[in-house]
Amino acid sequence: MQAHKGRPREFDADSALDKALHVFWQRGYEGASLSDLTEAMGINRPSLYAAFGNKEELFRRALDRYAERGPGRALNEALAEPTARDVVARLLKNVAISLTDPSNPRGCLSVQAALTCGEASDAIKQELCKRRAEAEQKLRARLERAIDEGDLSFDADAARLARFVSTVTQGMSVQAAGGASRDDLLHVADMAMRAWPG
Amino acid sequence: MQAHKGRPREFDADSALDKALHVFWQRGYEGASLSDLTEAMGINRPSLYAAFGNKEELFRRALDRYAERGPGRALNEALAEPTARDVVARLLKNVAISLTDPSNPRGCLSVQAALTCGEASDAIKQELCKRRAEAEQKLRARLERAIDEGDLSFDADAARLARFVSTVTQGMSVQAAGGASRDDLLHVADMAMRAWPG
DNA sequence: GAATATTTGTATCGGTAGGTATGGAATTGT
DNA sequence: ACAATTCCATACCTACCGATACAAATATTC
Repeated sequence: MQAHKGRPREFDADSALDKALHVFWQRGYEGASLSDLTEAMGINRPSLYAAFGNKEELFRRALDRYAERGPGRALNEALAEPTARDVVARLLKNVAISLTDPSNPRGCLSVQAALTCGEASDAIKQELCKRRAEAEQKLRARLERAIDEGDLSFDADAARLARFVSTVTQGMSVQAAGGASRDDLLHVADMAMRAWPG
Repeated sequence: MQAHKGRPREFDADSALDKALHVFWQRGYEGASLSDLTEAMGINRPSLYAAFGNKEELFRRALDRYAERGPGRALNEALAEPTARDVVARLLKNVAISLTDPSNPRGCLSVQAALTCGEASDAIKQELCKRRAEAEQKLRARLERAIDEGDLSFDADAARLARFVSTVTQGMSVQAAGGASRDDLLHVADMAMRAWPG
């Protein structure tokens, strides 16, 4: 039985989620009120709760969606590059571009949404923190692999390199939120690459 | 006439402001509620309003105080170094240290307090954005002076260098908020210096 | 001591936050 | 047609937001 029984919902959950993502991206977790969200999603409050649970679950869904698109995807694309240097150069370039995508809010959701917050949202803050750490960890693992493969100098420190690159991308997010242009960020990416070993 | 008439206030405004700064630093502008603030400051609500105007003015006062201490001071100290390279190395090192000062909340107030926010706090967001830009501008001016003095290569781009350094410090703030240690950040600072020209 | 000025604590303001109860509307299976 | 099920819309809930009215308390000035 494919068709659900009962009255079918009149909105598309995925596109509503995209709208919610956009609001969270722009306003942050606490800064996005339910009124902001429902208005942007074109649905009313009970529909939101029926479809997504509550604000926190909605945000987590939006966060998952974010990871598959835009800046989130930038990392996975970059990890596929053949050499460590290419991985990092591609990552920095991708991030610079996606953080300044004119069709999205500036900056990175996982950096902007809840760097600080009220006590009630501490769980979200932790979640974002964890996701940033996971991204860094992925990069680190890739660099360690590069060392094993002889593609990156044997005495390079993968953890420190990953942290440095991660730091630059997070700084770029703050810059983007402050109005830095795409060119500005691409120059930052170039500059960061000059620190690359070898 | 030195002594005021009327009942004297029973708290020290400066130390109350320090407490408020601490709360804003930890929770951000919107995340810090009046209840959080008054409790930490040890005063009640009307006293706060009488002494500081309102939440926004209190925050601006706290921000001014922040600029004179801790991470804010890190920049001014660094600008006094004799060469461009020393300025930047000192800046990055100072920032790494002050962002991980165990007696303060992690990270930089001007980065954390309102990267995103509800519509009502847009003015604060802009203010913080402006202050970050001013800090970068100060560094840029210092680097331009270094070029004039022949201390920095003639074909170096002061604006891009300043933006890069600024980006790294802002990224370090995000890292600090995420729990990075002082050593971690010092290594990031070292790594960033490898991008330095010459 | 009386008048004046200011701070303090309590109690409250209107507004909005996130979250729901309820009842009618729309579709399913029988 | 009818019961069952699900969705939508209005209206509302409690809690808390930033901000104040008010009167008791404490100081100075006359």
